[in-house]
Amino acid sequence: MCAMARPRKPLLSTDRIVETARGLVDAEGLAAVSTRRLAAELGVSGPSLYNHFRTKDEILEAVADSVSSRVDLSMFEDGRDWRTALHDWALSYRAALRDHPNIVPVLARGPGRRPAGLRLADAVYGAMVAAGWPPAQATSIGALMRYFVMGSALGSFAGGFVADAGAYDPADYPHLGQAHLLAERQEKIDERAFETGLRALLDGLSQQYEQVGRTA
Amino acid sequence: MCAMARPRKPLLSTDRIVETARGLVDAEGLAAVSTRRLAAELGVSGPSLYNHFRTKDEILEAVADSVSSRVDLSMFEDGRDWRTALHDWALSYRAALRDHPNIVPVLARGPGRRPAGLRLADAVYGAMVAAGWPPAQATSIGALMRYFVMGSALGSFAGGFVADAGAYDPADYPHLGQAHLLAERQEKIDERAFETGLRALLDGLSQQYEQVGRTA
DNA sequence: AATTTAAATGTACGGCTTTCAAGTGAGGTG
DNA sequence: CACCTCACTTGAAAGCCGTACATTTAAATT
Repeated sequence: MCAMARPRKPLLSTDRIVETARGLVDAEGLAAVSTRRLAAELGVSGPSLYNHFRTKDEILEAVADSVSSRVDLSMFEDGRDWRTALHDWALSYRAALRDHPNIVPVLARGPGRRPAGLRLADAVYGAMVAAGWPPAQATSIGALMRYFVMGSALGSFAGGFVADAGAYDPADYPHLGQAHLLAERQEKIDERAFETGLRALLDGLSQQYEQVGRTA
Repeated sequence: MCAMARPRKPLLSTDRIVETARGLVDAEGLAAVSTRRLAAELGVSGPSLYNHFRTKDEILEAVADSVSSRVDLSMFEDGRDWRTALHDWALSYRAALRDHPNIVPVLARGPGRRPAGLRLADAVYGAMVAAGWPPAQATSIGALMRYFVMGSALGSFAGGFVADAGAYDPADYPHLGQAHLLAERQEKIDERAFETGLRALLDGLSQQYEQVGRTA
């Protein structure tokens, strides 16, 4: 008796599930997302989710895509030069991942069939080709930018170190005497490293671009 | 009765566990490593592992560290110039991860307290400082190289695409007409992108190095 | 009105990590 | 030698997990 049946208004919607899942991932990490826990957060019983998604992984993919979709791609539309477009895009890309770092491992599995991820790849590739890069190089640029941004978002470099002085014995690690300070200034250090790397990457690509132009 | 007792020679050792776990991760992926499965592979019963490691995660960390320890660091010892040393190191680093791609997500969580990971960070930082880079820049270089190598190893860029033609509707993704070809030539494409990015990175850093030298 | 479909549920299965007491041999101490 | 204390493995079990399934009821469709 009294088994809850179909309600007058659906309790769940794919959007509500994705939003709640994203909130849970952001607040407590990927590991905290179990179907039962997510369902509880939605005021619903575990298996109910399977009326809207075929598998838990599909939910996480949807969350990942919803993050991808927040990356700004407008800089590729007008005829801005490729270098500044790439720069601005990288900043927007990284910012999106930094806002939701816990979902990055899912994102890192590749664009797959996620529409927003594919739009991303499409936009970059198209813009580089339009700017005069040979197709193969344009592909490489899309890939290597992805490497760099994903790598920078996947795990903090500075945050990987332990905060207490004396954690790193000078006998074992002669140059890590100040490494315990990294953990404190984590964000600043990661951001500076990202900016340094991005600039180096773009400088280097500019050099290659000039060479390509000369031989063509 | 007949409960197996302490054997004449220990059936398990931390080394044997780590080696078997690494084999399992390489052959069947992270998801295939369950305590029971790993124990079975070792000819032993599940909970026995807990006599040698406090948690499953500790086992995976040990596997990750054993991979880190295979990265060549010898190029930082003699006085080779920082650029070629960095280049060779990046290749060795990437090669190590490519040999054991399935453990990369664990590695990517940061050096933490893993000794081999820390030796890595120590060597790069020390070499850059010795080459004349200011300490803050040396830190950035260690971080950004990590971003790039990890990102490139974490998930194939090309492999993220689907192999069948017609998978990407030109109406949705105007520039991905050939994208289904990426999956076939995955390795080549990823390798070329890595090389292009590495060269750009080093070219860009060389430019910055000259500027640092001039102002000093 | 009859039928199909949608949405939520309770139950259950098999797997997971980890804890625990119990059993037994190894190795050191008297 | 007897004795004790560990070291090592074990089976059982607790408490999670993802998900398949049949069931119930309301909405949607015919």
